[in-house]
Amino acid sequence: MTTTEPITHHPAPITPNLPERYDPATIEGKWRERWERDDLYHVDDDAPGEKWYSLTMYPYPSGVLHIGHWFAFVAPDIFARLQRMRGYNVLFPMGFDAFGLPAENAAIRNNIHPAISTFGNIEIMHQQYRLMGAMIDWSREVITCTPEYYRWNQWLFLQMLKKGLAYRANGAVWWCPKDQTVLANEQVLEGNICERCGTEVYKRDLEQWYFRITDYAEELLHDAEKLDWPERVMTMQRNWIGRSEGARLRFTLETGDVLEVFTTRPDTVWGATFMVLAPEHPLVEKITTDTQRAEVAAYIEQARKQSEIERMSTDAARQRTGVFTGAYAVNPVTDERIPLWIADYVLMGYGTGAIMAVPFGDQRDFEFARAFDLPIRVVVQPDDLPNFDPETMTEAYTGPGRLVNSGTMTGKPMPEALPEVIAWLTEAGRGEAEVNFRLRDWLISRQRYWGTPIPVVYCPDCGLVPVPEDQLPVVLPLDAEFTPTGQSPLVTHEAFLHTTCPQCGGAARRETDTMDTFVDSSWYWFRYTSPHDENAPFDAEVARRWTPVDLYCGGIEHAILHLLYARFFTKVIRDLGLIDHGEPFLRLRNQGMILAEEGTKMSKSRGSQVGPDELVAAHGADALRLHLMYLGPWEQGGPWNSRGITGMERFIRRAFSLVTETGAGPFDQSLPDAAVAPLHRLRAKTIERVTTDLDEFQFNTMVAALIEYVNELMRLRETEVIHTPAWREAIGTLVLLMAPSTPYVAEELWERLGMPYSVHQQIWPTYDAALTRANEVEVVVQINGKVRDRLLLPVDLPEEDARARVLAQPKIAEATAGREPRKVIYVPGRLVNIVV
RNA sequence: GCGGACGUGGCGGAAAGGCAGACGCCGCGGUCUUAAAAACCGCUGAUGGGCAACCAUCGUGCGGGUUCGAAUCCCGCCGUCCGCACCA
Repeated sequence: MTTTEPITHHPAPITPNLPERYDPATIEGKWRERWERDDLYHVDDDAPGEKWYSLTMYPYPSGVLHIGHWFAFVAPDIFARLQRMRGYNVLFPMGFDAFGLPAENAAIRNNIHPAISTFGNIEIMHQQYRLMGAMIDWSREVITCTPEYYRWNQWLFLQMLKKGLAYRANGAVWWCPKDQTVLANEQVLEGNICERCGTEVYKRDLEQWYFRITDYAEELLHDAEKLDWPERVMTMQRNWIGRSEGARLRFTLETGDVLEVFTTRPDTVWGATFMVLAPEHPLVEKITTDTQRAEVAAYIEQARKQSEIERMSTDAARQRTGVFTGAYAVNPVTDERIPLWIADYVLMGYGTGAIMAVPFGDQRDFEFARAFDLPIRVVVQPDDLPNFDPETMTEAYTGPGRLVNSGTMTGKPMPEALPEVIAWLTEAGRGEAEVNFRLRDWLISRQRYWGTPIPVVYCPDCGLVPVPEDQLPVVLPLDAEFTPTGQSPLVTHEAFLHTTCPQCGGAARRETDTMDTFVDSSWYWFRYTSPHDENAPFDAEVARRWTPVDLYCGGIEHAILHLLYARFFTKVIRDLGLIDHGEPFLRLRNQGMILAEEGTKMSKSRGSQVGPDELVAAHGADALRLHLMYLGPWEQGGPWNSRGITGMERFIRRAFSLVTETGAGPFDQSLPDAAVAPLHRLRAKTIERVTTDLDEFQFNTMVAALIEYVNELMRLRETEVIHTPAWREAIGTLVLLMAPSTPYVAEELWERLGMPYSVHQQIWPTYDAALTRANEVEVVVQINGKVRDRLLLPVDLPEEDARARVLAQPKIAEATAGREPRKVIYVPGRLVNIVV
């Protein structure tokens, strides 16, 4: 059990004649209280300074914060504090993603109503964020399971319904038998596994609500290029959207039906010797001949089961299976009669669910043709290769070459002449150019309780009727039976279910499905800008000032789902006229994952989860913040280790005694410039290092720079510079540089220096760039690339002089042994390399 | 199978063509103490040599290359992790 009590502060024991010891519990308790009393982190829309919107992915309130939450949050907190000290008006809000399966499943497990457990968890998590010293303005908190928030989910849904962006459709959808609900494509993991509970899911035919995200496919793909996002996230989004250029071609069947296919290689249509339909294709039933019917039915049955049994291995997938339907189509360019097969390697969910099979140019079609002895026709021949022979080919050819056996197009070079071929096919009425996407529309209905009710009503007379906007919110009743049964729990809540039709006033039924939780998180950052607005999801004028988000931090696990949906919503909200931009997050940074000490994933069940509260009690929040940042590169993550934290405690103690023991002065000594120059230079270089490291999100080296600064100051402490004004400046700088990372002790030290409250409202230190360059520098002398000597040389010494100085060194003279250097390489301020 | 990232002391890591191992942890030695803790100081990649300050050689997964000079760039392997995986 973790403690959630605020750390109480005892008066520090005063030991006479001994320097005062650093006592985190006292310091942190004192300042936490003071900051809250003063509302130090209150964000004012109209405060001076350029705006900076730093957003961190809000957590699920399904438990308490573990060390991973701290790791994820401390870095953006440090950065937000830096931006504030740089003079930006910084918005750094926090809230809770409170609807959805994690909270609901936990509630069912513990037999507590999700509303109770959710708000209970939120209360605990509030205390934990306070402990961390996070720079959060809690007056802007957003909790998505409150009617004040989700009524705007409903409002946005109604706007999308009006624009045709929300629609109901029947189709094969993923069903999770454990969670008893449908899932979006994005929530189904490899091996047909439910993203939430790990159960194997399968397809069911159901009528569901969708958002037409595919309308924005092209824009989602292209706008991404302007963003400062990690390359791998961009790649994942690009792959998920899956844009392919090609053509839609029409084949006429002997039954008279027209079968459309999508292909990226319309130039190979002369080589289409058969066609394949997905087993679920709606035409299969109609075209299958009586003699083939039994065999086709058996295959479809087997294919349907396949998603329920263990996923096929790669090898097994290569075993091409399929069945002839008995039907034939006509190849539109050769007029040949070609057979129609069904096979599971053709997916209903991509393209048209049917393909023209060109065994010459597609490896899967090739394997299928070999397996079932179907004809292969050569249609491309490169000039510099021997002629292909269908009898002896071992794999499909996908490279460049000239079209052969291709009617009037024979001789055209590929892929250069592809547009010409498509133009010719279009002219001939065989099809037209098409861009196809892998992206499917977003299925948003869920047959679960803990979510936003979908605001529509079904009237026996008027049909589907949207709930009028002035009747929002449609409130989720708290007294419903929420254990999953496979139909939406709200069906059993009579008072909710039965209503009157907003149009005719007659008896009607409410929609009982709720919305996917990802709807909540698709626009929540807008709500932070005016969280209490009662007339709109957000005040458009205020939102225009704060958004888009300048920096978004969170886990890589949201690379597709949340980030794609959020981008889609932003474009929809733009098209509703509320904002002007179409991309929500200009800069994205992903933290790595903190693993358990053994290097495995932290898990509650194995007890390898590390709780931050005990660590704070033992070492202080400042030390824990530093330690997390010092573990390694933030964007990489790594195993937790509990030992290193003592090093951070030592560092803070050293800084503490350095400041308290030398910060009071007197600073009346004036020394020659040369005596204080090293101190000035040290200060300037440290500011430079800390600032650039923070800008590059290299928190581990930023901490190292702070430690080195203190180590150097400890050395200089023994010299007379400690009584110069420069020392006072250097000590003040130390406290300012520590402020973002160790907010508590920095505030304490700032006060002890007699400086005005608060250190967090000070200006980030600047430095004279000229000072970061020394006049004299130790230059390495190499002979044939090996270091043999080093000597102090002026930074800008001309090559001739450097060469003379170096060659005059006794060690070098000895090493070259009188041999005349063949070549001398001189890098001013760095090294001299003598090649003999 | 395809694509990407990574591989450095006992450990976490630093070094983005120029002194490999910054900084921290661990460990060892010392100061202070009756003692311990804390604190402070010093040492701490390997091998060999020297009483010693030090010197030499090797060393960034393996093999090659480019360069005066490579952890860093290029090519080929090996390994780890991640993403995608019948996308027509």
